[in-house]
Amino acid sequence: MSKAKQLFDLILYVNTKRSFTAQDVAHEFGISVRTAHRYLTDIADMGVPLYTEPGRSGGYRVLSNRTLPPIMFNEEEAFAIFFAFQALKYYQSLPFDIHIDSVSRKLYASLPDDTKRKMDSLDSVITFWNQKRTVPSPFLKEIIEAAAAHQLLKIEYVSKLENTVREVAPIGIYASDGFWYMPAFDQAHGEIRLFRTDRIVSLERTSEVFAPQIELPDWLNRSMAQTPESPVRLYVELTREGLRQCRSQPWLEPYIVEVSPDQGYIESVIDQRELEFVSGYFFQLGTAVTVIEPRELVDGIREQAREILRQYS
Amino acid sequence: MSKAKQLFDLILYVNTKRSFTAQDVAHEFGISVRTAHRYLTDIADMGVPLYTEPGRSGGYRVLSNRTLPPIMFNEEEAFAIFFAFQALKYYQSLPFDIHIDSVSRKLYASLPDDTKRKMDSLDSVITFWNQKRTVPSPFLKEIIEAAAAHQLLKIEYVSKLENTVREVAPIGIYASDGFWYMPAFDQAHGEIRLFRTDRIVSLERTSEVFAPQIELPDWLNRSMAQTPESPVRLYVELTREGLRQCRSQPWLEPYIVEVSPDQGYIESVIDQRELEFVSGYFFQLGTAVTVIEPRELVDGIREQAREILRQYS
DNA sequence: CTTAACCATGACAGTTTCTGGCATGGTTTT
DNA sequence: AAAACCATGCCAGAAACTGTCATGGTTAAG
Repeated sequence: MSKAKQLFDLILYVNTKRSFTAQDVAHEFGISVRTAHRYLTDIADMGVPLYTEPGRSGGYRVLSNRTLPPIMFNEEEAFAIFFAFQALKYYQSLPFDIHIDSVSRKLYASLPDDTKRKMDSLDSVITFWNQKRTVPSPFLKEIIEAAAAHQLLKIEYVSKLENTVREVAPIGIYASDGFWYMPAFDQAHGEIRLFRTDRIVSLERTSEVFAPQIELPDWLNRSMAQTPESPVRLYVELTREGLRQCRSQPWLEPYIVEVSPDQGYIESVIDQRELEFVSGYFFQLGTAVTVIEPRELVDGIREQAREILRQYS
Repeated sequence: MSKAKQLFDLILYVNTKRSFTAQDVAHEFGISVRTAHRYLTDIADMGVPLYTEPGRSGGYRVLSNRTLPPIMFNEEEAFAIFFAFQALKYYQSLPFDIHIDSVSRKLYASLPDDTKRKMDSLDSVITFWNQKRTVPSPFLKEIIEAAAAHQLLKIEYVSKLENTVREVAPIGIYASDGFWYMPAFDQAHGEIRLFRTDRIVSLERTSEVFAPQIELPDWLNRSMAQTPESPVRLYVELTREGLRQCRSQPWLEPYIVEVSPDQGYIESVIDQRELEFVSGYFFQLGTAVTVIEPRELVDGIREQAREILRQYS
């Protein structure tokens, strides 16, 4: 086996142990102790963060951040990584902030000069623009850790009517539209509720643990693909502008039928519970759309308009 | 110099040339031709996509995707890359689709077993959820290339009243909220306009070139940080629900003043041209907010409410 | 305070790998 | 047919690597 390969294997070996001696390595790889020392200083030079403790019960230790063996990327893959990071900048709070800079630096440094120029010039024609969200979410890391360890959380939460204190069992967190959401089992209500992490005022990890009922991906699938409990037919007529607007809404797009460039309609089935949200949406579109069914929606929109007129009378 | 370093340098050298002979390499690195051959087969084994053409005027060629020398990441950096890719999945159209998969595969393969497990378990508690945007943008790559090459584009665009054909000089593209936008100089109107790429029906690259007036980052900065041309004072009273809602709007957040948890107000200055948009926004919030100033906004909201009542009478 | 169990480093000879020539054979262009 | 490439094999000398001592530290246990 080539020496290079042997060293890669050593890197992997070293990462699986927290602490080990040169003897261990010599025995494991069938080499002499002297050579083990030599190999270890080699990989340390390559960047693996080793340090040693002298004395009896001493030995080699690996510092926290484990090092992966070298990987070869190509130019396009490097681009992909850079642009993925651009997209991440959209989020103001991230659980792993720091490291994206170090990756960028390593990657950029290894680029040949003309690729650097190409990168820079591409950078000047494509961006992931971010409207600096000023809503920080300070508890991300704690929530993740609590979810992974199945710990109960005690949170103070800004809800619609007042601030409430709840004990919840977090399932996980997910990001959507620049916000972080935490679905969690609410002990008091006996069901899974969705919380926005930026609306958590304070958070405390308890020592209680819970048996996880469901994992995040399952929960997301279930709650997104759920079939309506009490289905309601939705029928909306669209003007040209209505077509244009509704096409931007991913939840509506599949149900849009274009009759002509200036006319179309939406035909779909929604759940009773979504009425409030849907009503707000079509209300905002004003005369660009005309809701025909359901009746409640029409009434809801009309009522909302009356309320506004009353308020500004 | 160690052989490894020599090979890395050779990788870089090879990438700067499209075509070269073993002689060139031997001369450049001060090694024999025989060794040059050996080195070249070595880096080919390592994954650099070399191929050779026999015969006079033959030589070594490098296939398209240039390979970067090996890079060592650590575990946390690998996490950062994975999560950045998660975030990218939010966009349905990407100019560099394919390569994120290959990066993920390479990275995942090099992870030690227990880190793989850690990754998988983290994956089950954190996600970047994406409401599958079904609005594809097929022209991204062409727009980027045209912008980089300063080419004029002829596009057919779905605008408010009708489909129009325009000649535009693209400045670049940027992503925001899951959509791709293209600011471009519109020849007919003599000014820079903003287009949504998914509303481009057809696109044709012309051979005409233009002198770029401004680069994308500058344009973004300018158009985002611009001072109002005709400033208007905005004053809005907020209920508890109003506070909650407006906090989610990055453009409003800085101007929110919380009097008590159940009461607050917004005091800001906006531009005359933004009135239509702002009006739509506060309209939608209904009774959770009360616009006090400017007068036009109040009138606008009231008028919109009346129109709705008329429409649904 | 001695011993055991570690690391660190140097010297040296034997072994392995690498290197540079040289030679042969194949392909394509001129 | 000659020139200019690559591909591969062989071989001797050079360079690098390896294992075996040997020496000198450090720390913990007895």
